[in-house]
Amino acid sequence: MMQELDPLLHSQLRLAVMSILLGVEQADFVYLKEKTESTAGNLSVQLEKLAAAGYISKETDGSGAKARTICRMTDTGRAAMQAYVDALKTYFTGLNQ
Amino acid sequence: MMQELDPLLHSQLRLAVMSILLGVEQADFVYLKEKTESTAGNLSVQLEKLAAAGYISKETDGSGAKARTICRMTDTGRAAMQAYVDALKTYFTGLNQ
DNA sequence: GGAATTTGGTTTATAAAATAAACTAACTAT
DNA sequence: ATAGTTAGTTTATTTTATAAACCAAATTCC
Repeated sequence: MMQELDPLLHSQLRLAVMSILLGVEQADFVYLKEKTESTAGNLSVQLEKLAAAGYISKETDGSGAKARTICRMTDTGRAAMQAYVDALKTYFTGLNQ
Repeated sequence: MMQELDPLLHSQLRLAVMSILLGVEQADFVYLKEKTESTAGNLSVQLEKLAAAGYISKETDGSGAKARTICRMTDTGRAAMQAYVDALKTYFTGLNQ
């Protein structure tokens, strides 16, 4: 049977965020926004979903123009990414991988 | 920069259909429906999108209860899948692949 | 032979997701 | 003090996915 692909990760923007957080210790909102070329609104919503699922942690210091939101991948998130990759691989047998 | 993931392929059901068609010469509607555990309505819509993009060919013989819709992957579709995999891989550096 | 069922779909309506637009709160320079 | 900028959030709109309803032809069962 076809393997289920974690719907939380199977989204262009959320996957991009998770991908970035795989490679760095932490990343702030502005950095993620630039790297993913997303709008602030969309990013805000998707980060909140990832945080709600426990895939990332998200801490905000300050408010207004001084606000800084810092995101980190959690162990849960890393495991979910690994599971997602493993599931994906089953979709591409017979293709150059 | 993050690579764009072909939105037509970045859908659970359409990707599953394409994945199945990678492995077989052809597949009919009922087979795809069973393998993907999708509803007929959803499958009908998504097959139409893949066909409209030229990623699969879709030919229907007969009508009513005797209708048989047969799908095949096109060269365009295969190339799109390859590009999709290549783009995806860039998302997972630092993970067991 | 003619209702009731089944089969293989398509169309239309609804729910969920992504995106954009509008807004808030605080700072900065004029 | 007011105009503009920055870092976000909230709300509204658009797009996408899914489910429900439907249709046409074949089949089953009296």
